[in-house]
Amino acid sequence: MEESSIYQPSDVELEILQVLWEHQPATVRTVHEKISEKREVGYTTILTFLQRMTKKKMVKRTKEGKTHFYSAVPKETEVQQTLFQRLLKTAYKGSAMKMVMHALGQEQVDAEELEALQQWLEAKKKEDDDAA
Amino acid sequence: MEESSIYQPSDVELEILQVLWEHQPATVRTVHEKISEKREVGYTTILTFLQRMTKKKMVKRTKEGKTHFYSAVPKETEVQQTLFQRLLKTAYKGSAMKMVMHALGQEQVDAEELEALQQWLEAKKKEDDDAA
DNA sequence: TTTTTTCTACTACACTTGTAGTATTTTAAC
DNA sequence: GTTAAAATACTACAAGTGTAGTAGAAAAAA
Repeated sequence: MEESSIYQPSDVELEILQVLWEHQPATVRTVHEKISEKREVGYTTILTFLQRMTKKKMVKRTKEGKTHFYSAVPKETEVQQTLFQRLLKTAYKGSAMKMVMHALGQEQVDAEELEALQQWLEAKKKEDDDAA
Repeated sequence: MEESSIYQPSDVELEILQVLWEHQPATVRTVHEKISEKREVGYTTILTFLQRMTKKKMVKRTKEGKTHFYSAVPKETEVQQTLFQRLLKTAYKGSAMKMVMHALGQEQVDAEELEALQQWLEAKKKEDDDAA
């Protein structure tokens, strides 16, 4: 809204970006195939999206010889950041901790991961202390 | 999509729900005033949304005497859960830890909060151990 | 080089979102 | 009770999203 390059991909757009991030320059076909593994969708649907996204400068198209290749313009972390911030601000009124608690409350987080997190926290604490 | 009551409010819808969660049964006027504190928006815009949301069963309308009151149908945690899951799945490919790391990487998280989190983790670990 | 297959471009369309005006209907003020 | 103010219903509309068909261009197969 305010600045210039803030990427707020929609669901399908994100799906596509995800494929691109993993298979950097990809053809429509590749993207379509990848997405088809998860759900049914028409080839032209993906094509249309890639075209729209190109217009929006969300992906870049390059013609290597005969074939057209597409690649994501924003980096994955960039988009994560944007979407994350958005959720944080809207659903958790800006409290990262609330969100963390929520995340840790998930079933999927196992002991090992918790352990890793503790380690990480220790490290961060030291780091912060040193910086201060 | 699949089941029935899965609330995926849009931006403005969420804005409205947020107000409702804080001022349970509220009139259009109240909601409008609250939102107007943050940004400019027409009264009828809010009215329209509340009407649409009523149709979608996202809010419930009750006529108390002369005035119409609206209240949120889903609970705040429910919606947070939905949106959280969504982001988790799409942007972080399901890894809650990745997301936590991201959250903790934010500037807004201060030492005190980190401390609290460590405490919380300790507690959770014990709790999990006992359960096992 | 025809024919067949594959791509790309163009077009379409219904639904949602965000915004709000206008016309009524209610309610409150005189 | 008539008038002014407020609330609600109804209508509109542009932009964005998700989906895809079709026609025409390009490349591969025969």
